[in-house]
Amino acid sequence: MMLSFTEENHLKAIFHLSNIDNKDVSTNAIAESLKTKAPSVTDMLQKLSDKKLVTYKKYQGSFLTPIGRKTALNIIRKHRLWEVFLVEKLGFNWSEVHEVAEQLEHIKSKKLIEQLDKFLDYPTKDPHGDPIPNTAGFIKYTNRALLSDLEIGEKGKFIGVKDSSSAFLKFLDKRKIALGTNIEIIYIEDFDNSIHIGLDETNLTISIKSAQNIYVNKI
Amino acid sequence: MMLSFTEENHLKAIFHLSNIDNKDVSTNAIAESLKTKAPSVTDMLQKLSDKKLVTYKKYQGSFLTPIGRKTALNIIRKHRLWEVFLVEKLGFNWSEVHEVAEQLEHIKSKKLIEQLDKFLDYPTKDPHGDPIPNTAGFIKYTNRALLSDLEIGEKGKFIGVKDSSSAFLKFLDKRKIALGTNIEIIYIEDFDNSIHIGLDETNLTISIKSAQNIYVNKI
DNA sequence: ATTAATTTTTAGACTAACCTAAAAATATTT
DNA sequence: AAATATTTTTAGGTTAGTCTAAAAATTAAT
Repeated sequence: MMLSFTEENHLKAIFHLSNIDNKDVSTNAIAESLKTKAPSVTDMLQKLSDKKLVTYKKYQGSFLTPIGRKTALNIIRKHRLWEVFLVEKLGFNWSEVHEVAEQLEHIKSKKLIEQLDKFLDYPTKDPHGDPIPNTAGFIKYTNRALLSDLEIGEKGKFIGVKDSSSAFLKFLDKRKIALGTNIEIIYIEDFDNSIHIGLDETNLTISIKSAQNIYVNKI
Repeated sequence: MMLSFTEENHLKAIFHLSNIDNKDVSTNAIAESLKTKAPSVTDMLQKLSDKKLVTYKKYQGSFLTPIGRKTALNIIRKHRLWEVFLVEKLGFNWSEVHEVAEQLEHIKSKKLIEQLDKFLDYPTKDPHGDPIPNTAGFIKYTNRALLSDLEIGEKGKFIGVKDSSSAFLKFLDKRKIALGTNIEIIYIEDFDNSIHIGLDETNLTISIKSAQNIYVNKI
């Protein structure tokens, strides 16, 4: 089935939003995520529902069907493979890739993605640590925890971000927190929950909000 | 200036058509080239004219302005760089790249193209032998001749095709006529102008039409 | 359990990119 | 040079994707 850019973007948004709590996604949430307005989303949901890509009951939100989910994962697969390409082959910084990958993910060519995957040597994660779905639309989440959920004294290895906005990624760059960095919780401030962390070489303090957007593997 | 896919495709079509004889391009010619209808083209010409990308007088055809020409060459630059990428890095055959490059050429990112160019080591020709314009929109045509213009006994090195349709490229593949192949005119048939040619290892006969679509450098 | 607030949908309009059919201009032929 | 043929434009309609304003449904609050 040939989908438009807009249709693909809606599927992707529904995937990401429903992935948070596995519940039906509200029209407004989709509109906000796509920087569009609710009536536009309502129209699109009706259309995607006709195409059997989402389940949709008026006023009750929407959810991806198995086919819709597979389609969304295929777009995400393309997005993440392109991100790997941009960083590993073209020397982009991880904070710059998203915008370009948003365009590249819509290119239609099966062979292109197969060959790109091979050229990149079948990567399993994108530059932000997010898993790359396979061709069948299967996605393997590693056993991960938010840094904010660790206790004092616990250690974790930084494996990915929840918020991959350019602003947050630059924030991490500035503090030399890169994928693979080991992070130890030294102390948590009672006052504002800010967290003193120890990195491989330095110590510093980050806000609770930052810690809630850093995924780690406990060590 | 942010142009739509359609606007970009019109500029490209006008460039290619006007390049043949350097004259104003007819509305019908553009429509045919883009597989669209004349009224659609008329609308677009008015629009591109408003944007100062083409000169357009009703019933008199259209021509690129200097800015329009530079814009077109930039799209062609992107198209050809992507073709090089597809063939050299992803193992595509030269007959398969056009369709995908038609999509990739519209991706908007200055850095992407700069880095791609670097990654490919600043190629000067695409897989069909066509020159790749530089960033400034300058295109350098090598001194080339059509195989059909050579005399009996003359030799040329195959450096590009005029018709880069998949059908013609596959035709050449089948006969092992690849870029760089040396071709000698052995004999021209009076009857139908078909041409006996000598390749590096074999001899064969091709039609005048084929010869009119093969560019060579005389040796 | 009503009322109030919020969310979502409907209704109707706009733009870009297409189309067909008819009119107008240009080009060709006799 | 008139008549005919061709090309191009105009006029008006369609679809996808967007929007605002108003109506309807749901959710929250008193």
